[in-house]
Amino acid sequence: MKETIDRLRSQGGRLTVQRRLILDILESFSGHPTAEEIYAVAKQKYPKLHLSTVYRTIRWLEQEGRLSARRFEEDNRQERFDYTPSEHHHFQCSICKDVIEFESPLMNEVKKDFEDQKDVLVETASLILYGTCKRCRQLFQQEETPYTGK
Amino acid sequence: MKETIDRLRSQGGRLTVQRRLILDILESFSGHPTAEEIYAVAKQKYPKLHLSTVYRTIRWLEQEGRLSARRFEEDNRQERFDYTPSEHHHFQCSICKDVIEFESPLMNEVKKDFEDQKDVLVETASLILYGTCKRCRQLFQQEETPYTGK
DNA sequence: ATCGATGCAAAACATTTGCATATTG
DNA sequence: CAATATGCAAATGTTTTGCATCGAT
Repeated sequence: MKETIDRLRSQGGRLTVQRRLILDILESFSGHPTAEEIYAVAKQKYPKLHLSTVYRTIRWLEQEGRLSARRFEEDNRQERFDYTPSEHHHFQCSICKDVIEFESPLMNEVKKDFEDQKDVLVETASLILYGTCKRCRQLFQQEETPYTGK
Repeated sequence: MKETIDRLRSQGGRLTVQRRLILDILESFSGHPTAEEIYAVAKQKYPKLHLSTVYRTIRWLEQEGRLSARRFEEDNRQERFDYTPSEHHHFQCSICKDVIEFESPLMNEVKKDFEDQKDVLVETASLILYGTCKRCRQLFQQEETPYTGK
């Protein structure tokens, strides 16, 4: 956090109350909030905050490489923001819409494989797996076997 | 194509002039057009076509599983549509924005790996690699070595 | 004091929807 | 003929922008 602030400041950015607040929220938020979600939380602590400031802060962080935008299947109208620094991937359950983050060493093989095949340079990878999570699968199986009372 | 039409028709859909035209365009389009791009081409052959019809046709095909929507880094405001039937992945060059489609048997390993690890069921995977394509890398390297005249 | 950031309102943009009319099967 | 798709216009929802003012360095 301190590190992020220092780095951003050295880039010429100014550390306003609003930005500090939004950074705090991103830091503590588990999952991938939308701009509106960040705004809703931030507004409680700083009521005169405007949604456009949230967007501007997000775009600033994005440019600095501190955050990335994603769209999941669900409600793909709104962007969701991912503040996690290291490369990772996502799984989204098509039923409950929950997202699981994961790392995959195998993905490096996939990248290398493609690089060799097409003579390109791969810098980043964005992978989203879709399927059914453990809980939803179990619930679904129960429904599939209707209760007969016998 | 015929197959697609038959299947769509058996699902209760009606084969209008507009739909046939849009299907034709999707069939012949290389790459991943936006709704506006499809509309622009289609309108030439059928001037009274409306953009909303393009969207409705797209959503219909999407529901029938004949097409899927994607967003690439570049201009992620607009959806792009992918009419290719089999599962495949994408690479986008961050410089020229060109997209290469590819298949990767290794991705099955990635999926299986994750399934076992988290006890979930993976149905589909959406992978986009970002990097620099061969041509752009070569152009870039030339610029990096400035011409001195000596 | 200067330059960048904010709040506000309005614009921009992609996509969707209600409804009367036209077309398909 | 009945049901479904279309064109049009208007609405929706998200993100961006211009501008006057404010605040950080």
